[in-house]
Amino acid sequence: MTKLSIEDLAAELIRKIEAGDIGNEQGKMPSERELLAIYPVSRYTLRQALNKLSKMGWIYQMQGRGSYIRFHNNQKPTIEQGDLGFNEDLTRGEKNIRTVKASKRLVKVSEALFLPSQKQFAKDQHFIEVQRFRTLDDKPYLIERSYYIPEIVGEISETMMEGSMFQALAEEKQLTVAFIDKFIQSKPLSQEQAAFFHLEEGMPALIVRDDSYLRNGELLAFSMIHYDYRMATLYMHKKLFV
Amino acid sequence: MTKLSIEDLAAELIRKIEAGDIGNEQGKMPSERELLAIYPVSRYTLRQALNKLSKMGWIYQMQGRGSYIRFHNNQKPTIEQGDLGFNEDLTRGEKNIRTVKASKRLVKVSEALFLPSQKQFAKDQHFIEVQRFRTLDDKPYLIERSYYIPEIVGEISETMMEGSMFQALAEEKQLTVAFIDKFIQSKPLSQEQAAFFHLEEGMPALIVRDDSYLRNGELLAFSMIHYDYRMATLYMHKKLFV
DNA sequence: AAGTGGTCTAGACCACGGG
DNA sequence: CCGTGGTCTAGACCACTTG
Repeated sequence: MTKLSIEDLAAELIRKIEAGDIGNEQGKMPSERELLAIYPVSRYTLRQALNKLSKMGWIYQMQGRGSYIRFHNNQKPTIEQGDLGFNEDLTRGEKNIRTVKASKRLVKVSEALFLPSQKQFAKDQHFIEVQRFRTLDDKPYLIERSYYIPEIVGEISETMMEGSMFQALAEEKQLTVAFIDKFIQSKPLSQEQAAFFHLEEGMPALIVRDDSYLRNGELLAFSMIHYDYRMATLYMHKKLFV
Repeated sequence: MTKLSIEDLAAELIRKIEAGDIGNEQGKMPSERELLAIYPVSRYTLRQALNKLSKMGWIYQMQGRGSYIRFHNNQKPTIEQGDLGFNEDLTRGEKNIRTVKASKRLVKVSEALFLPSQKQFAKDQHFIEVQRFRTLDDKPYLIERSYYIPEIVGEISETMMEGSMFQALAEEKQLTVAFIDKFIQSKPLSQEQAAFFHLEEGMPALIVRDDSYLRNGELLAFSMIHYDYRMATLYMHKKLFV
């Protein structure tokens, strides 16, 4: 129990909640005063950690009563393979996602099938277009089309295209995504898209459009993912009033 | 400029950003020290307000550089009528949503078409089922099916069913939603649903499933909304690392 | 009245970015 | 090096819930 930061404390509390090592039979957490007697942090640090937990949906806090664990007896929400956590939330567990087909090419602005909602580009701007067909547990799961800004990402190797692009960009090039604008829609599948999912043309797809930005506010990439509607559920916990 | 709270300060800053009354030509906000010289608050209060702005997507902050306004010259994201803000975010403006058809009845657990992801109910539990067909700018927009817990909401009047149910419940019965679990999917429309949208059976719908909870953690209602895929886009700003 | 979480202040030191 | 935002502490008072 040395040198607890907000992150550490939040992780520690989540660990205890998951293990059932904290809270009484009714799911009531120790009070803040009690927690402060356990963990050598200031109330500010504790409350930041608790706030993080409540934003993630692990607990809820009630003025005058205390903090309560959600899902203390019964299980966590039935998050299945294929479900997508939209906050850094209750979604856990490894996903067995693989890339079965990928292509990459340099395109001009005018050749992009869509553009980010904000940025204006010079006419001679180019993008690295990456298209990937990916499976979840060996079943067709998603089709992704992404455009990366070449001046920022540099070269994209074949190995990077196998797994998580953003994880690879973070590890290999210290390019960390700081915030994302997301647009969620549903549209009919084209014939080519439907073929990958073994569906018919015109059947639904769940579509997620992302514009990903670096810490310095620069656009890193923008993408569109079509999910097989039978396999994908986006999950979100929304805390109001904070 | 009297008695500024976090909420007040955040609102004030947003107002100034929208009016273009703050930030230099490059969209750089005054530094925290400078803002503290303007507003009579502690750094904690200021930073909570700034944090709120950055979670909403108004600004981004960069250690060592400063805070920057997004969309300072160009406009805000092209949020159109029908677009749904998923945080309390950049989405603004009035939506002209009307209920064109509504029905209400008391049903048993076994009659519900779906159930919340968590809660177990007694066999004799009843729900108030509300189904509403709603338009946006007089065009078919969504079909909503909600189940309210009668022991909590009491009576639901006809007038409540016209507008926002949660707003009515908050104003008339002091029932305030504190957090929501959301599940987003896409599925083919049934024939009846499709008819309302003037679409064909099997065409896509964007579906939002909500479980709404009160401050005390009690489930207030759960619902499912089918949106006309041509009109609905969910917008979300996601800030990482906080 | 007692105990809970919610808000706010004042101050310190740290980590990062850019001259 | 300086100025920036990021983290953390200690302490005070307020608002709400419950007995």
